[in-house]
Amino acid sequence: MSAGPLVATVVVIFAIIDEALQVLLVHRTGDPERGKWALPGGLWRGDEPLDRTAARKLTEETGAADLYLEQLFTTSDLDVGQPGVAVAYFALVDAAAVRLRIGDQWPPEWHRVDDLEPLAFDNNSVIAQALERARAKLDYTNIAYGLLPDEFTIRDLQGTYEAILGRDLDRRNFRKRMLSNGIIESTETRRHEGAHRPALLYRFVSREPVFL
Amino acid sequence: MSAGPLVATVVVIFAIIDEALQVLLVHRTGDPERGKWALPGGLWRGDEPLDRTAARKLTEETGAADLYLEQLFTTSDLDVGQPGVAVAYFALVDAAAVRLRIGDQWPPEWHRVDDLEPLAFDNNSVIAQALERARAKLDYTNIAYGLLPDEFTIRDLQGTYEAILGRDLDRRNFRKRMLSNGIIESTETRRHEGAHRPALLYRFVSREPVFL
DNA sequence: CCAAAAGTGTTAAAGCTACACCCATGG
DNA sequence: CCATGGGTGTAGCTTTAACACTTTTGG
Repeated sequence: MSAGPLVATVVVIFAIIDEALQVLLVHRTGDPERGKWALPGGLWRGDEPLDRTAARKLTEETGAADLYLEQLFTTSDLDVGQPGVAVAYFALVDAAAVRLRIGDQWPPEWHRVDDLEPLAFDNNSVIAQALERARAKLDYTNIAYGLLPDEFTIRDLQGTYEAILGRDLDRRNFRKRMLSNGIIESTETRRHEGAHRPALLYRFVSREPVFL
Repeated sequence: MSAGPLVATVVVIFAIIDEALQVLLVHRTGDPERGKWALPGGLWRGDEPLDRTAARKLTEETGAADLYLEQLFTTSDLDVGQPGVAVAYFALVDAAAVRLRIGDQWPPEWHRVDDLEPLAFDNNSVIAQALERARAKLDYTNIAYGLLPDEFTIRDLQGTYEAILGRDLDRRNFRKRMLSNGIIESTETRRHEGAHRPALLYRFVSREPVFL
């Protein structure tokens, strides 16, 4: 037992699944709020940088590394009966690259962001803020790279934008914007997928965060 | 002595003085980096919300309350030899309303942001990030209200924008934008100030943060 | 009447939105 | 040949940037 304040990290992990934006939740195994769905997180032990604790948590839950991870904010409203701060992060991962922990008593699960039950603590509001940040950043950064595999069609990319923004976009305008703002480039290959014209595949010019 | 991690707050306090953006610095009174200029801050004791600790620090240093205060980010790079996190904030205050602590051995001082010596820890980078955030928010919020008194001329407002952005703006376009975006409104009074046409005074429609 | 800052409009360029038709493929 | 999604261009509108002269005042 320590006399000092707690420092915890909490991670909002987003992925696109079934064409919808989903967030990864775990069951709380301890009190308070035991048994409720909650964001994954854990105590910071002080033996590594805070960002690495968050990145480690992300990898533990999803098996995926090297994706998009950004700090959101820090709050001292922990509701755990002792002083402490929680540092919230949000991450964007490619669902296809994720391997969830299985076999656990309480495996993590994906939940649609647009239809969330009340979660432990103020986790609903943390997710809302993560979503707001992600929406804003779509407009002026390339962060969507976190949600997509190396190669994708422009339609895949548009679906990703639509899932996050929660509204439909015009196909022609979307394509023009993406091709002119320089965040993606064409591979010269096509993907054949059904009884129709095959789509050109693209990749992100950079898989590091870039501002437009 | 506590065995747990430290939690500290650090505040970047900006004001416009001599038509330049300046930041409030204090002398470090303890090791490490004793005697160097540094951002004001202090330990969080866990008996109040984190934001209130930052707000209190702001008031202690400037005598001013109810201005603009926003959380920036949290880092664990403290360089103090024991584990801990620092939560950085930035604040915008009206220099005319500030009464600095005096009589202290090491009174706080305003320093021009565009000409800073190397400060303690990574404080230069914290200030740079605060400035970047403030610049971005000028474009789509009314946060400039924090830097100005209740009544001001459009020219005062433009000077504030220019000091933060670090570049000159076109007077006619600036005026048009400010009058059309709805963040300020005319008082019907004028300020007479020298051998020239008196300027109309304006006020902010809201002195709470508003997004455009 | 002069110096100094306040106040005011227009034009061109760029960017954004809305919108409809042809293309390539598999079955 | 047909159903399906991929791919393309244009016209109107809004927004932004550039730019110069007249007004009001104090001295």
